[in-house]
Amino acid sequence: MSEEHPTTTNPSPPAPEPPDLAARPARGPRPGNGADGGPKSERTRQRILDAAARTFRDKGFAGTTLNDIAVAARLRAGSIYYHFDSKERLLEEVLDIGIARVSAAVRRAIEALPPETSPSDRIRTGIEAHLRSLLYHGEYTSASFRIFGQAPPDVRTRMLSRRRAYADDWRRMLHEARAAGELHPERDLALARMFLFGALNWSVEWYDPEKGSLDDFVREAAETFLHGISVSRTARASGE
Amino acid sequence: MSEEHPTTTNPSPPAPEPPDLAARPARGPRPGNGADGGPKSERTRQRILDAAARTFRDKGFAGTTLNDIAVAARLRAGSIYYHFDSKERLLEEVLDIGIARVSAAVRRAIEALPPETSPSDRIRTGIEAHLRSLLYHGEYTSASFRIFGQAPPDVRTRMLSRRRAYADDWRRMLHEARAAGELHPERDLALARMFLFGALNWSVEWYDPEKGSLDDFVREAAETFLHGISVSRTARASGE
DNA sequence: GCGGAATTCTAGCGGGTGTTAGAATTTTCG
DNA sequence: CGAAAATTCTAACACCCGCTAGAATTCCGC
Repeated sequence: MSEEHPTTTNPSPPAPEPPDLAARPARGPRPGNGADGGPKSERTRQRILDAAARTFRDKGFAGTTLNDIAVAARLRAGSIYYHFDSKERLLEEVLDIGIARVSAAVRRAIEALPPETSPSDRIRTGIEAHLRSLLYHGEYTSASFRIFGQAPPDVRTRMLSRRRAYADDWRRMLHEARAAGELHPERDLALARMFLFGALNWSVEWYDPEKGSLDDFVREAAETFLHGISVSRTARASGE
Repeated sequence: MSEEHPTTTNPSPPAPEPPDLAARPARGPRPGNGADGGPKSERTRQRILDAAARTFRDKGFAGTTLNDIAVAARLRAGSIYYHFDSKERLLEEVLDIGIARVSAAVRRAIEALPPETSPSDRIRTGIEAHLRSLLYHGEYTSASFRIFGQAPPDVRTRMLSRRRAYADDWRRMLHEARAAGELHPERDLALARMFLFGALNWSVEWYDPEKGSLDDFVREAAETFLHGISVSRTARASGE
């Protein structure tokens, strides 16, 4: 079903490496402008990307029309192809930017902490940074997590390495916290990490900024994940 | 965009009440068969529903073609319309069945507990039942949670009452546990409930039944939600 | 096995899709 | 200014979508 799409007129595309987000479209030669890339067209490209992120987030990938994006970006559908090779590529770049932003936000927040910060306080900070970048002006970030599951298989696999890198950051943080004796030794950290991602990313579907401050919200999220909802730890062996 | 769909040939359809899942298609008169509904055609209807649930789950609503469903159900796309009024209605019924099954599974599991069971053990059981119905043969249940966000607005609003009813079950359980003094008094239970749903439902995207037993998995999920990952509760006022 | 109802299929309509070629326009800069 | 390059638009192509009418077929009680 997907193999009958005629491959676009690409003369030599057998490069299996990830485009790495720095690859420009480079459809035609650059302007005489000495620096790197035409600054005039770059803004249109950004407008298209912004429109795509919002529309993808709101209507899903298959549910979004190139015309939807074009209207939101104030041009015609055909013009998009001057800046992007295909709808899939557009999606890919939106997803890529989203993950990169969350990842960078979390990393930056943690590196800004004083070196003596405890591992579990690092986790707390990471949770808060992740949520903030998701919920505050997070058109790319929320799109990235909301529609990742709808992406075509090849896009998804190409995106996997980036996601894995971000997951690794969290894996590391959790294991350091356990090594410091701050986490319960019986908890499965791989599972806990997935639960955490699910809980946090799902918030883009229901969080309402008008119903309480974002600060309280992110703090509460971190607290709930670290300590749970129970008042004590006595009821451990309830199973049998 | 949605108001230009010509209403199907329904003689008297101005009934705004929810179809309630018991409403049969009743396109033509029933067979002479005395009982309720032709048992022969009912199986085809089921095949279509099963195929729709799987396909919707895998490819999303907009990404699913009626032909995709028809192929999976071993008939032609046009024949679907003998059993269902539209693609939207098909989606609606899949979503409906999914929520109903999870809801019923959780309720059944909790009612099977001995009456003296503590509120937090009820929560534990609820979490485990929710996860089981999601992950074990959960074509409808997982579809229901995965594609709810992609449903057309009118379908989504019509579905909201059912979801609210299920959420109420959880709200009740959590508040009873707090009233019994088993939950930390400072936790925001509304937020906690949303975190819980996010964490649990996200598992359909990554859970791999070959990497450990389902029993261990659901137990670990409940434990993590109730007690968190931290080893102690000392670092409470870390914020300021 | 006949006859009528129940079910499925065929064929197509009207419209919208992603995508492209080439003309028209705007920008850039000597 | 004027020419060349960069950008956008127009118009269309080929295809697939959800959906429907009516013919063809299957089912089932008599």
